Amino acid sequence: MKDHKRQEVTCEQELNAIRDSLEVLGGKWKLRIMRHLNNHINETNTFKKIQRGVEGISAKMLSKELQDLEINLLVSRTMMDTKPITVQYAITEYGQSVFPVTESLVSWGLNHLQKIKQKV
Amino acid sequence: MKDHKRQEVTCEQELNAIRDSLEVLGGKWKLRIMRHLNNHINETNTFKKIQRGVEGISAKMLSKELQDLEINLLVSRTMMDTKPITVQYAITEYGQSVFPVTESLVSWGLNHLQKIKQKV
DNA sequence: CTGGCTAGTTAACAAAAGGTTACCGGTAAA
DNA sequence: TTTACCGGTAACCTTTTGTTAACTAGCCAG
Repeated sequence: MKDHKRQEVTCEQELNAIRDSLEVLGGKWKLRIMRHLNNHINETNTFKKIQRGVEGISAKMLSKELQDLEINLLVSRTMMDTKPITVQYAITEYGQSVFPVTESLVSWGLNHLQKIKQKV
Repeated sequence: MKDHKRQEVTCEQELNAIRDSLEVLGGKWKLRIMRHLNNHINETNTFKKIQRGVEGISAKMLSKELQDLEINLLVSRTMMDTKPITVQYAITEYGQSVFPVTESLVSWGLNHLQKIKQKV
C-alpha cells in the first residue's frame, strides 16, 4: 500500500502548502541568508559576520529573519560564552532540504528570462 | 536533443532567478488563477466565470493578475465578438511549465507542516 | 424606463513588508 | 576616559500589496 507517492490532498490543501512554502522561504532575505550559511558552512557564522556577508541587510531585518528561520527549524542558534558574547548560527540538516526547491525556482526563473527576452 | 545541463550562472544570477520566479508566481492570487484555468482547461473561461471560480477575488485584482500573467506569456486573452462582448482566458502551453515548480513547493510545504507539527 | 448582464477602471483606504535611525548593556583596547 | 565591537531592540517612516466600493460603456429582456 505504502509507496513513495505523496499523501492525497485536496486542491485547497495544495494551495495552503504553496502558501506555507512561500511564507517560509519567500521575502527579500530568507534565501540569501540560507545560501550564505550554506556557502560558509564550515565557518563560525556570528550575527555580524552574516550581516557583512549578506549585502544590504539591516540588523533589524537580519534579526527578524533569523528568528523566523529558527522557528521553522531551518537554522540553529547557539550562544557562546565568549568575552564579548557571540552567537553562532548554522543551517540545520533539515534546512538543507530547501535547496532542491530553490533549484527548481532557479531553473524556471532562468528559463523564463530567456522566454521573455525572445518576446521583445 | 536537448542539453539537460543548465547554463553556468553566478550566485547573484541564481538569486535573481529566484526573485524573478517569485515575482511571476508569488502573491495571493496568481497560482490560484493558474490552477483554476488548468482545472477548467476545456471550458471557455470568461472574466466573470473566473471571478466566480476563484473564491474571494475582486474584479480589480483579477484584472491586474490576468494582465501580469498575460505579459509573462502564461495566459492568453481572446476577445470574442459576442452579443455582450466576452473575453476568453486560457492557460498557454508555456504556462503549463509552472506546474512542476509548484509541485515542488507543494511537496516541501506538506512535509514542512508535518515537521513543524512534530515540534509541538 | 429599469434593471441586469458583459469586462473592466478608478479612487480611497488598510495591511503587510521592508528601511532608517537611535539606542541598550556588556567587554575591551587605546 | 573615550572609542569601538558585540547582539540585538524600539520607534518611526516608506513602499508594496491587497481590499472595498463606486463607476464606465454597450447590449438586451421585461
